[in-house]
Amino acid sequence: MGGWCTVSLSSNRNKNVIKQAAIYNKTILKKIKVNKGQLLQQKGDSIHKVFMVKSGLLRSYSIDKKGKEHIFMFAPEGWIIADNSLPNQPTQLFIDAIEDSTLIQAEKNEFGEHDTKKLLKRVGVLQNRIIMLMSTSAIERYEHFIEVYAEIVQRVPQRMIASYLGITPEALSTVKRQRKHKK
Amino acid sequence: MGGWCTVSLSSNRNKNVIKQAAIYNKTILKKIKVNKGQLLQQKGDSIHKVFMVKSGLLRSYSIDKKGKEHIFMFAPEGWIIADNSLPNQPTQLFIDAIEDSTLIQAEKNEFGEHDTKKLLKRVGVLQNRIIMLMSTSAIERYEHFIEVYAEIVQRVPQRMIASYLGITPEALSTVKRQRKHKK
DNA sequence: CTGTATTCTTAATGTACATTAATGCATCCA
DNA sequence: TGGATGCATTAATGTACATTAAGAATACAG
Repeated sequence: MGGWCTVSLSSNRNKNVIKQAAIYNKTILKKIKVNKGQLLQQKGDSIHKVFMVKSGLLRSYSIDKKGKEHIFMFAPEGWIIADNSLPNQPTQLFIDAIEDSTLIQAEKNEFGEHDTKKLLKRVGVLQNRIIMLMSTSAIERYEHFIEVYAEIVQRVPQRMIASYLGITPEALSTVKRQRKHKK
Repeated sequence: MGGWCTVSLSSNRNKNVIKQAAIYNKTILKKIKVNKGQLLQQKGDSIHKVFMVKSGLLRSYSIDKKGKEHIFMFAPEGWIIADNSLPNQPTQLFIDAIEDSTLIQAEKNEFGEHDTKKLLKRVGVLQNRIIMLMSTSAIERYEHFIEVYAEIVQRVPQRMIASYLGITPEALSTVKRQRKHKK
């Protein structure tokens, strides 16, 4: 089964604060603290990092050829976030911190032995997202989002919610106004 | 490691032709033949079936509240197709055969021990799909599709390609016309 | 083969959402 | 403290794609 083996390290090139490093089943894990706005991974990085959020809030997003951001997912406490591009491809996503956060970072997706269960859940979430994007309107996606991710709604700026929903902040404003008038 | 144990069965309620059944790592596998157009799974089914395509072509799709189909994925030879909704939810997808096909059916996602690798690939494919849906135009999605799924393009009607891309057949026609004129 | 149904295409019109632009608000920090 | 900066909202206009409708091509059953 393997176990934990703490190791002390002094620095890394990302200027993150390393509190502790450990080896667990051949995977190097680092506990790091990041500030709001700090970038953790860039599109094109060859190393596929994986972050487990202990506290705070991260997001992953792509940037299209017009320079526009599209949020792929949010990761609050307890979530794992990573760019799961296909192995032969370079990473496509950026990952950064929306709030000051503490994380555990690995270099591969090997957080213990719950992989399969967690991966299945992730596949389910992504399937849902695709179905929503293809078959529902902006207003329906918004209602679904505030219902399922109520906690996150309070913590991120409107423009990021819009970006996650696949619409502009302006369109989100009108969606919200319509909802208010309906009630 | 486990092994194969063939068992003969006589019928099932879906009128599929069962050629062989086997027990592999506690999962019951059935080899079945289906005809073009045959439905294999309906939205709302409580049993989450998994199909491994030996020959032919399957698709999974959702139907929105207006009755419109949205193709979630195609599965040609060698692919595994299933509704991976979250465990607590009922299935959301329909699965049917686009061509006469032979399949191996399981009742859970346990095709041997390569789960993790295959799941990661699936997560990668879905991630890609979401990024495409959010940040590219219909024409770009079409170009990507015919490049990556060249083999499938030849085998499915246009309206299904449109459905996969998230547009109408009419819009796909104009996309194709624009491409022709550009060259 | 022949009629019927289904699919594909083209064109006219409609609509959801994007873009642009202007205004009010909050945050920041020199 | 006050000006700069970024964010949310509103309104006017633009555009990608949907809808509707009709005709042409293809598949399909009797």
